[in-house]
Amino acid sequence: MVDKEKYREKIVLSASKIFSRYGFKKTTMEEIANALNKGKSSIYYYFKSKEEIFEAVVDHEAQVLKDELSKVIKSSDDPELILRRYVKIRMKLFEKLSNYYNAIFNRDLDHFDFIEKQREKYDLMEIALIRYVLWRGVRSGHFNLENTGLAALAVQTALKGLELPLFWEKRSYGMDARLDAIIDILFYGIVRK
Amino acid sequence: MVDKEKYREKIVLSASKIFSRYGFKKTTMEEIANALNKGKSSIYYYFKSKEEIFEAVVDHEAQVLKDELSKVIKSSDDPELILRRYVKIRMKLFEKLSNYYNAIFNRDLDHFDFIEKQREKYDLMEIALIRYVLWRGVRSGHFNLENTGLAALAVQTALKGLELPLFWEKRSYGMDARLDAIIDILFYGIVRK
DNA sequence: ATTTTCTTAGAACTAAATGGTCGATTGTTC
DNA sequence: GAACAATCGACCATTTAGTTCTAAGAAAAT
Repeated sequence: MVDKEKYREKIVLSASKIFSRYGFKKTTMEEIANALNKGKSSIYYYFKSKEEIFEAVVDHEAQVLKDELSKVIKSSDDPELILRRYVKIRMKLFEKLSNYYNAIFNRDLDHFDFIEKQREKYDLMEIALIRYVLWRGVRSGHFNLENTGLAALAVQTALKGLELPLFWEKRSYGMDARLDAIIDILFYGIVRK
Repeated sequence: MVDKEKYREKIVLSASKIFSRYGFKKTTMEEIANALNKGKSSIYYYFKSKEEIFEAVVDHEAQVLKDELSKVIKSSDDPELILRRYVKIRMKLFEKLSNYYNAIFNRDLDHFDFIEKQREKYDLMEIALIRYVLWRGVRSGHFNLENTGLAALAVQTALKGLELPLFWEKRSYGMDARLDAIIDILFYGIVRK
């Protein structure tokens, strides 16, 4: 082909679908290869291992999320609304990602520290983003916070706590409404007046 | 427990969810057992093999479908409307079942003639049902058919032809509308006047 | 035309996973 | 305490799946 990097992207895009459907463990190299009409061993010309593909997929997903979030941040001037939209999008992503993680949390996190590293990277980005949203809220007088850095950390921690219900119960149907309720409770003390 | 048969049902219900999510091949006995907080070998006290569980699951699913279809048949007096609803429900089910079959059609139908047997049983029931719907349509003057048995066979064959698109393209979003269009074309010659 | 580099895939290897068996164990009923 | 119901851990045989290796077909360069 013209470009090796281009084909790597093609693999990532294709593998992403399979991973998100079946999770890391249940997805086989053969399936990834077949989806591209390639031989199983051919994939190794582009990626060193299954884990490397997975890593690239997660990276890609994080990028997509980042783009979506950027859009949300620019979508309004009301920080509370932004925060709500932010949480919704975040939860939507984690619903999608729940497969990835399900397959891994499923015990044997043995040598899966590479996931942790990935996670840390993502956490840092997220905290920065939340902090920015909070900071804008403070600046415009909507929020009432001393230390946005610490507050961002707190909010992010709380959001992480919300992930588990999403993982274990699949698609509870009142989820959207319930999410709103939780956000209400969670940020009650933040909104001025 | 009180009843062995009761527990078999419990297993079927639980396994059904896993099978429908991951398909036959990707579902492991250990997962089925874990979902019930049981040891893997305990399951073999109730079922002889993985295939036997799967068979029971499919049987159960067929029963659910049958019930739903019965409800549809009683839901209206307009046979054309009934037929439309029938097709919709049928497609909904097959979307759900596509995992089951995907995992099996995926080559090696080797000694999976037991699926074929299952399929035949289901086909017969379906043909009978369709025939009944057609017969009611004829009786009320909505349909114009010489031989409802043959017509039912034809309709069922056509419906089977519609399954494949559902298997290979996941959730095409225009599906509902497209389905309507197909039904229109398919039954055009049936409706009187 | 020939050499070299890029790309692919079948075969082979290896470690892990998985369906299934069996005997032991625990609990319950008579 | 014998007989039966239910569960489970250890174990086995086979298959699967990730990875490596090598040869070979295309394509590009010389």
